[in-house]
Amino acid sequence: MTNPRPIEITETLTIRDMCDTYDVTPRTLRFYESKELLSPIRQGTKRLFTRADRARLQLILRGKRFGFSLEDIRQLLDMYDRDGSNEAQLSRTFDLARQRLLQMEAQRAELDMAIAELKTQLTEGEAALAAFRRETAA
Amino acid sequence: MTNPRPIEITETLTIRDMCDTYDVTPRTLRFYESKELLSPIRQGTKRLFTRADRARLQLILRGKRFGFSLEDIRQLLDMYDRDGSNEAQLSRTFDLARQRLLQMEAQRAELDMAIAELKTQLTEGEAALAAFRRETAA
DNA sequence: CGTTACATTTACGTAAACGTAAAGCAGTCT
DNA sequence: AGACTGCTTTACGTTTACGTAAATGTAACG
Repeated sequence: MTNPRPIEITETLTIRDMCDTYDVTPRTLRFYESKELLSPIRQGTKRLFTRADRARLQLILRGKRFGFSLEDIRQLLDMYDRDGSNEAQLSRTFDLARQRLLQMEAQRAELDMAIAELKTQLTEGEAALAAFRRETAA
Repeated sequence: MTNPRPIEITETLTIRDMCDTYDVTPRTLRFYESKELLSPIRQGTKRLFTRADRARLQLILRGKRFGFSLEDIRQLLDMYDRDGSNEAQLSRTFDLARQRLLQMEAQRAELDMAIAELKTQLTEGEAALAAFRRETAA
């Protein structure tokens, strides 16, 4: 019963641990690092992800769910790195979030309309197909 | 009172007419032609869009609203060109449409969750900011 | 004939989010 | 020692749906 990877001793995660934990690929983590969204410790050629990296990754993933671009996310993260508790910064962040919320709601409205239209088309088309079948069946 | 562009005589539309009618750019129409989604008559170097082109473009735009890729749309259009009234083809089309509808509904569910989450974050964050302001104000 | 107004072509650029190939090193198993 | 495994790097490729720039063409107006 050996423990080949003593994760809890180092307090850092390897790239593989990160992938398993957050369900992303190594490629993704390296990509985020290249985009300066993450900055894991480099031990020689390997990466060690700290608690901070994990927090940032969670924010990144959340931002993505909200549809922010990686560039938006990078700017937001940078803002917080420089001045996490500045009221003006916070206000700006909320403005961005509110804008994004409006976009998302607009997108939802469009999607609803498209769904409704597609449903209509389907219903009509299926009725026509059924009629066609009745004609042909005879 | 001259009629500079007797559209109705030719029964075809110029690229500009098409753009105005369907709110697309010339680039888009040429792009669709290059992708074999449209095939306007070529008079020398100019394009003349027939009734059929207009019908196809409407289908293209509708397909796009439904989130079909251009490649999907091209295949659907080709199917109909070859065999527009084949029952099997129609069935397959409806299958695709139903699949797409499921995707769209899933997408809407995700979007709804993201909207809800973002709203929560906003509300919480704004409350925190307000509290911060009350502290600082004193 | 000259200008104006479009039209066309080719070719390169864009954005997002990675994928993939090629090749090298480090540690481990045999 | 040699192989195997897994990690690393760099660099180029992919997809979608066009945008943009530059150079050229052509038709009609006056």
